[in-house]
Amino acid sequence: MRRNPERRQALIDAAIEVLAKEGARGLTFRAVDAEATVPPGTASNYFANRDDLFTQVGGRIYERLLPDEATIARSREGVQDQTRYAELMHELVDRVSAFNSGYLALLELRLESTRRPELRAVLTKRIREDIDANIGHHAVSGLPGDSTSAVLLYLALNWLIVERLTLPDIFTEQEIHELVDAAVRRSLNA
Amino acid sequence: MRRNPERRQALIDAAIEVLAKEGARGLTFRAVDAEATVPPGTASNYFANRDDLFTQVGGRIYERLLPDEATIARSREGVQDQTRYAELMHELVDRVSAFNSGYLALLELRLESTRRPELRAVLTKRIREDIDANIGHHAVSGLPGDSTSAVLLYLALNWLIVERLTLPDIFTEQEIHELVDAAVRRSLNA
DNA sequence: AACGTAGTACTACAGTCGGAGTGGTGTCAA
DNA sequence: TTGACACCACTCCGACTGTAGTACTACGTT
Repeated sequence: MRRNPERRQALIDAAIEVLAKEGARGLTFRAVDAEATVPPGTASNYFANRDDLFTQVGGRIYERLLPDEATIARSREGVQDQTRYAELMHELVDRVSAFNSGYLALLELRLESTRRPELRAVLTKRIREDIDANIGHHAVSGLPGDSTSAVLLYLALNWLIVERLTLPDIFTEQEIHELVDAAVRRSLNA
Repeated sequence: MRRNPERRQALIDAAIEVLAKEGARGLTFRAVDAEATVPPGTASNYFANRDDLFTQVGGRIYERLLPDEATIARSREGVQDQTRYAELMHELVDRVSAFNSGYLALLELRLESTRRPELRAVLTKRIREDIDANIGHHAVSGLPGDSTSAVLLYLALNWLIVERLTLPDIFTEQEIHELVDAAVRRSLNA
């Protein structure tokens, strides 16, 4: 098991691209090697087996989908009212949609996790943490709404992103924009 | 190209199971043969190639996820108020969750459609029709809310089902029940 | 400065697996 | 008798895993 951390990260990032492009079943050592443009056989040295590869990707991908420090800091600025909330949600949807392959890869991992208990455990932990963090962040932010509104938004926006990324002709960009607004507005009404 | 319609349907239904169990890349002629317990080579006679197989499954799967006549008829009975609406949505979530493999297969197809334009066209058409039918049905039903609430519900409930089917430990059954209620209640508040 | 060593990169290969496609034969009904 | 379909067998092909072996590089030692 090789230990060069940069190389390992590069391989995992390559694996994310492969997942998005080829699907879960297409995530093979060879495909990762090719995507990362390293000699064939390299991935074999960094991951014990395919299961291990899936698990490591599952651990890493979530980090890349989360906002960075700067974005979080920026989100705390200004009046924290409903308009601001909508603004933040637009940013969120755009940020996640922009890392297209990351989100698609995460979907592939979700589906694959129905077949791989270890992966399921990793994803469950990460996502549960993320939801709780969202709720916690929301609680201290001064934004309107309760924890239920945060979860409902999480639900609606996730599927909106799925729709946008997998079947882009279902909703127009305009409709997506309006749906985000409506989702914020209505989820706040207890 | 063989033309026995029962056999073709049986093969497509088998393909749906394969999709759910093995993922999109696992959907091979041989796997379909095995799942349908027909002799190997049979699927080759019914589908020109894999692309054709995907497209035919994409056309059929949606029929199987839609409610049958009896369910639709029943949905029109009684007072069409908010309580009734919530009841219908619980039924919907349970019905779709119950056809577990169908929903997972549809997700696999969505992801696969990012790689297969023909499949994407079929799915886009079907799903657009379904959303419009939902809105139309909602409009004439006398249920409270506008078309936006119907779409928001569609979004939230879809992801709720994804969550339940792919990572069942994220939300408890109790939480899911409450989230459906909350989604109905809040989506109605314009 | 020369040498040795450890860790990593690269290459090659052997073995295995699974699937596509097709053609031939059997069977049944019109 | 003929046509359509079911069943079966076989060949060709491509891809992947896992590993063993070699080359390289950096660093520490003397």
